[in-house]
Amino acid sequence: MDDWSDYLVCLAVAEAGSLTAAAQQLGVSQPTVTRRLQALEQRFGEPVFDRDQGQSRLTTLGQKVVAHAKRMREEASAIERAVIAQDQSLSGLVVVSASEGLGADWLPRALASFQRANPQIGIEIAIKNHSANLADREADIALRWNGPGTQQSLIGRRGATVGAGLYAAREYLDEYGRPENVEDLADHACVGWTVGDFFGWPSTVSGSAVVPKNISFKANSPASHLKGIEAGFGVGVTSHRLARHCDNIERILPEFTTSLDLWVVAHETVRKSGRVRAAFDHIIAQMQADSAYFTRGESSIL
Amino acid sequence: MDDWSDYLVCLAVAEAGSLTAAAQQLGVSQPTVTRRLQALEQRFGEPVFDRDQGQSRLTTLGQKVVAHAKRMREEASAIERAVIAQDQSLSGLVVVSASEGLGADWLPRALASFQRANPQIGIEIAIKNHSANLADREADIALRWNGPGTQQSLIGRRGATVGAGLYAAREYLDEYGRPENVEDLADHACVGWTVGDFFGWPSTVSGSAVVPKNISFKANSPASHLKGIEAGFGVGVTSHRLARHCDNIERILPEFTTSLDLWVVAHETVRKSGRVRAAFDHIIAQMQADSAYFTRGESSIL
DNA sequence: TGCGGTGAATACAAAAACGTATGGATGATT
DNA sequence: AATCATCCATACGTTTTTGTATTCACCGCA
Repeated sequence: MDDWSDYLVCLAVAEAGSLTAAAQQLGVSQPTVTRRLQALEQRFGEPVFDRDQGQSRLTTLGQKVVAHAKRMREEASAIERAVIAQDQSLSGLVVVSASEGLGADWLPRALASFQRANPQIGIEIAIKNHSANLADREADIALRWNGPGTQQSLIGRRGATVGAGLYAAREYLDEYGRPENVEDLADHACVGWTVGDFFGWPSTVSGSAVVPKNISFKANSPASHLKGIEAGFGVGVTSHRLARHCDNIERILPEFTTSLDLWVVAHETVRKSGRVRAAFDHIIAQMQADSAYFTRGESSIL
Repeated sequence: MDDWSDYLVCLAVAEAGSLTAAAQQLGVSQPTVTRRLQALEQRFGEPVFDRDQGQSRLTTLGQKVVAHAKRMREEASAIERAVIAQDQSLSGLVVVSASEGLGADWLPRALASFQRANPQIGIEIAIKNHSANLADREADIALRWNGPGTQQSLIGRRGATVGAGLYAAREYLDEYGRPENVEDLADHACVGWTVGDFFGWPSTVSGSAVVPKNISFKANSPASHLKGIEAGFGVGVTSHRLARHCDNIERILPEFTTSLDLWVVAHETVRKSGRVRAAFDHIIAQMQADSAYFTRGESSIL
């Protein structure tokens, strides 16, 4: 009768990449995963994983199993969400997902006051580089740089507008000169992104086209991107709130400003829950209260 | 880690109507079902079933759980089908679903020869009054009075055309007279159907409208419908193959004939399996070989 | 009102599953 | 080339889960 659970094990192994990793992800021991998989393969009479060479790769059959198991998990998560929505009490756990920067910086402080006001509600901050999958209940609430988007049954509210500008390290500017106007930018090295749609290098500033000479450094996270600017790789676009913490970088061409909207997103069913709704509303309120921090990087509130 | 299995238990209880019935349907003991449900409700912190009055009714939350669990089962069934499709060996079990009449009469004989030719393949005949849900793998192959229909991913072939005509009990005809022509039919009592779209009372015969005086008897299955005709309730439309077995009924107005197509349906994935495909093809072939039996009721082959 | 039947919860023994510890095999690293 | 690390399979003692048997509660029926 543990058929369905075996599918869950199978899915975990496929996603974790190894039986050992899947075991600790599931909260069971590695031999248990081994046995459950053996049971599954014995029931099927067909192997699900090829473990010829140490590493486990899915067989053709295994791929189908995993595909269906993923949908099973979505339904299972929907059940959990329904249970949470049912729960109107202001107690329990709320999982908030955010990217590195916000998760480590603003979010803990913002939620601390919430936790003091609602001691019965536990807070868990899940740092995810990718967007947390709210459908699979990786989190109850997610902070995102875009709205609910195409995904159905998600609700989102724009919480803050994060302002950004052009920055460069002081040493870099001392060596290569401070751009006086927009045209000068074309001669400078650019610090860019490998992935994601964070603050981008401006294509035009005040109507003039900007073509950076070269991209000297690329990062895949706001933190390392900022480190690249600090290290003097060149000029980059970063938020005022991050730049504020760096003493050795300097804003240039202050007439250039850009911004990105910060969204708070949750599943519509989960938001029916008393505690999730309370946390959601608190985050929104806190963001609005800290709007000066987000838009201009003013750290008076810290 | 048995979370998913608990949902299966919950679904079984909802569908079976009682913990005891669910237990034997799942192949476990009744206390196990009790405990699994308790575990589920403890995990939720909310009741799933109201068991105030002996009978178990779903709570609002329980209804949601069951709805999602049903979709989980569809995915789980899809996994099982994928495994069966993978299995190209001519051994294992094939479940064939049919309505009462065919399931008890023609089908066993038709599959007997198949079983002799393929001793490694076990045959199970599932008599279902409703159309077996092939998506949930209630059966591998189903005999139906209509094609695959709207359901996606089902494949069907028309196997036989079942002929039918107007019949009535000899005693009834002796008492109320044998209709000589179509117009006489309007004065006779009619044996009809409560549900389903089996052979219907003709609206027109040879161009003349037929309005039966009254419907004296309604049945919800071919067998009881025939019993109604045999009992002398009036004139009814039944298949020649069923009428052939009744000595005390008599065909009237032989110029009226109608027919219904008998389909053999299977899931496209399941049909990839060697044994299911073999059984499928055998049933089609046997139907075609027995076409005289289906269309005119000739029992030479019995 | 008493009685029989059905369905759900408890008690204890048996069985199954699990975890810790260990061994063997493969690939990476020094 | 040797060592180390990682990962999977096996062995054994323990925990957990399950099944059998029983009891309890409830509804229908006489």
